Amino acid sequence: MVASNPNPATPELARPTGPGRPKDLGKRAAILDVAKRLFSQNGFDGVSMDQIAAGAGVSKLTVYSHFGDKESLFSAAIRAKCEEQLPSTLFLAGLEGSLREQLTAIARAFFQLITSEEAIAMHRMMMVPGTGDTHVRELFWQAGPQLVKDAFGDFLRPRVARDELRIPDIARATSQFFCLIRGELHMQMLCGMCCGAAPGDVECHIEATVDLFLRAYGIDAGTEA
Amino acid sequence: MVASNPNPATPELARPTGPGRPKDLGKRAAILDVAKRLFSQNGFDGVSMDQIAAGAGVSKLTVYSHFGDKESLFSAAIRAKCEEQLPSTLFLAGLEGSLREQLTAIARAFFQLITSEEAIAMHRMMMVPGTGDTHVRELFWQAGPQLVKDAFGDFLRPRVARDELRIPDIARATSQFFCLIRGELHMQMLCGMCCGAAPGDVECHIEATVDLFLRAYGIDAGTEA
DNA sequence: AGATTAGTAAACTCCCTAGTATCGTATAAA
DNA sequence: TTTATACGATACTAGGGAGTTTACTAATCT
Repeated sequence: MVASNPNPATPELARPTGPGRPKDLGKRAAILDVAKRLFSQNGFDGVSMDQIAAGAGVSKLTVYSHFGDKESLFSAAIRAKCEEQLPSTLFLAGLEGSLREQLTAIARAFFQLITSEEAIAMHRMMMVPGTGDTHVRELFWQAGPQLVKDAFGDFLRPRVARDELRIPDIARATSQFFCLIRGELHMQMLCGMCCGAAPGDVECHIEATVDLFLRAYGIDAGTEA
Repeated sequence: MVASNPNPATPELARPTGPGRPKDLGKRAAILDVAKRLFSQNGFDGVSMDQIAAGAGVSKLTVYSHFGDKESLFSAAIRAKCEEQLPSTLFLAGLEGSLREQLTAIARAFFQLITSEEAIAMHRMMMVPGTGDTHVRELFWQAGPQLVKDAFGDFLRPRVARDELRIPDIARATSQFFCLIRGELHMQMLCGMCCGAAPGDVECHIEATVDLFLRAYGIDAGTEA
């Protein structure tokens, strides 16, 4: 048997210290790194275990010894990507200026995030028909969209309480805001028809989004300074 | 040689009438039908030519004789799916009631369309990283989203002229409207995390979308009857 | 030192898939 | 009827990928 480890995804926890040579965590990290990159670029079916082993400068058996099989490696790669994304507090950083300016800053940051090469690749992987189990997809959703939505809800709530916004259903408004920011471009990029947009167009799109949002939910119907 | 036909995608045009037994167009249709279904369900890599041949009740050689290779068959299947979708005039049918009612009807029809199993499968296929060329994707976009957007623009234009709506940029408003209708649920379905929603939730979502749209672009700020 | 495990390199098994080749038969036009 | 093509069935080639095995080396604990 190759899989001598009953829990290949977390070997460092399964056998903290025993006899024999310990596993090289550096190799494990290298494998995971290559897997993340290759799976992102070419999808599950587009990458072979030999490629991953070669890319990590490691023998194929080592790959199988650290991660049990291809599916597990794929899951681990997704998991790792989810964790590394969203470095920390996303758009709670620069809270300055008017409400409109704050929303614009949030929109800009979010747009930047979702149109990055990595995020697009991530989304695409999630949509491959038969690959992976539902658990991985839910994990992605929790670590990605859901997290952002929760944070934006926390941003909106006090503004509503302070009567700066008139929002009957914050969850729905949050959803609408992010759907608007995504816009067509995101879908086009997912479909591989568009590498990006001119910065001017992006800024225009963001402005229009904030404008629509404030027109609908703002107190003074979007005519404030 | 198998590919005796220089243009396998349109054999009926390449050799309108010649000596010998003519190709059975019924078989061709059967192959295309199965290809459409299987490719939609399992993606490009998830279907083998043998499966398609067996599913169509046809020998594999016949598949290769009608469509040159797998990529060509895939393209033809996408093409056919694009053409069969959007039966005709989509939401120019029931133009009754107030503007709000009309928009609601349009939103409902569009939501129904994009959340159908077929449409989801279609979108998913477009997003597989390495499959197909850019041309197929553009074809899909033209036959799908672009067509709908153009139609909605034609719907909005006279209303703006008649001062029923105040829309500075019709193209942008169209884009926003459809992005809103899509909403989160569409993305979740694409990611395979959701088979559908309760009819009540859908109706609620549609209503909220129209509400937001009219609040932002309506003359009387969405308070009309 | 000796036991135990990790690692390399290479060959190997097993299976699937794209595409071809062959042979016999069916169907049409000329 | 002759000729050219389509179709079925089947075997085949060539290639690739997931795992496995073997034989050997390297590192670590007892």
